[in-house]
Amino acid sequence: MLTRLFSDTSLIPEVQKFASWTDDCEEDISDKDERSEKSLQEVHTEESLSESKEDGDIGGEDDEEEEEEEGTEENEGDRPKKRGPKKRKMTKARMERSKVRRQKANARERNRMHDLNSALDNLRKVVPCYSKTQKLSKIETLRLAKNYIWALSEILRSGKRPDLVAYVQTLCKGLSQPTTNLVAGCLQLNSRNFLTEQGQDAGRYHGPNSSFGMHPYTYQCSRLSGSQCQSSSIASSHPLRSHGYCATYDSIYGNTSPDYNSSEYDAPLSPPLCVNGNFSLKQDSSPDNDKNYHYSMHYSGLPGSRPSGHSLLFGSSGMRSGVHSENLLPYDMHVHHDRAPMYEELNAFFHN
DNA sequence: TAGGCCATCTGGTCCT
DNA sequence: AGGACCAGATGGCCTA
Repeated sequence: MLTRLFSDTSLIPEVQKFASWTDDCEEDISDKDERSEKSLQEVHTEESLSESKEDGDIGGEDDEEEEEEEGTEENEGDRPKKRGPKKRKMTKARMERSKVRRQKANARERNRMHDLNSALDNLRKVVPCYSKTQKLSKIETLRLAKNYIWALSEILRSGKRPDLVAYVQTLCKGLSQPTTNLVAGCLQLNSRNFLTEQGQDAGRYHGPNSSFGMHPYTYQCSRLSGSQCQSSSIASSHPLRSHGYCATYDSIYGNTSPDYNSSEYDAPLSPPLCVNGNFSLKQDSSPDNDKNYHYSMHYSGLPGSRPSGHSLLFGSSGMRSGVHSENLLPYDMHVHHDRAPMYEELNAFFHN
């Protein structure tokens, strides 16, 4: 449904991705219904067996007891009648039946919670910070999702790119400190930098097209490997590096990785963001790998141009040169030659 | 060990 | 009556 809503909006691929995810979820839920029904059927068959057994053996006994109850009531005719439903004796059979009902209800409740959890898992995959190995908590997932929707709405509304710092700040509103660090880390932003930048506006470029204060960013993005993103830059000193988090920002401006839909990527529904996979420990950091696996995003209106003044190396090259990540913004100047046409299109859009 | 998070059970309420 | 939904209780697991 949302896909249709955004279909004519050539605005932001990520928004469309998000919309299509919600559609996927609708399908997912109907799939789940079938599965839940199946698992419930197992309970049902067990229960119907026990119930039919009960009806056959104990049921008769139960009827007898009901008659017995009525009989006793007739005998107490002169006593004032109690209002409300008659309290029936808890016979063995009734206890059994109530136990079965309870088991059924428990099974339903379990299924319901499982559905809820898998919906949350799906949500985790599309918010800007996803890891199979260390999941965001439920509450943090919901908060982040809310912020994410808000941020996307803002982008849609303004039709312009936000400043990365503002974007991360929006995403992290109301999140716990660990999650904030996580998201910032995912976005390759040093959390301390972005938190202390509040109000300082450090390192921003307020260009004529700027809605939040634009920065002629160039963004380095490494290829995702398995469930983890590739190691580089800030990640080397980031405590979250080992958790395999991947994150999102530049997907708003284009898919920087060719493998988002491949089975290698463990979050196929994730927004096509690879703000650089920081956290892989597997990746061989040979120069060849650098060459092959670095995908970068050019955020400047001038493709290939180097941002003046505050261009900062924040890729593996920065790492090699031993620059401490805390003093850097996570942007690099690499532009993958294959991607250049796409960047031009995107830049054209954002500078219309 | 305390605190956070989670799964599960349970009883209550509302709706069909 | 039965199912969906909800919230409280409880116990397990993990981490700082």
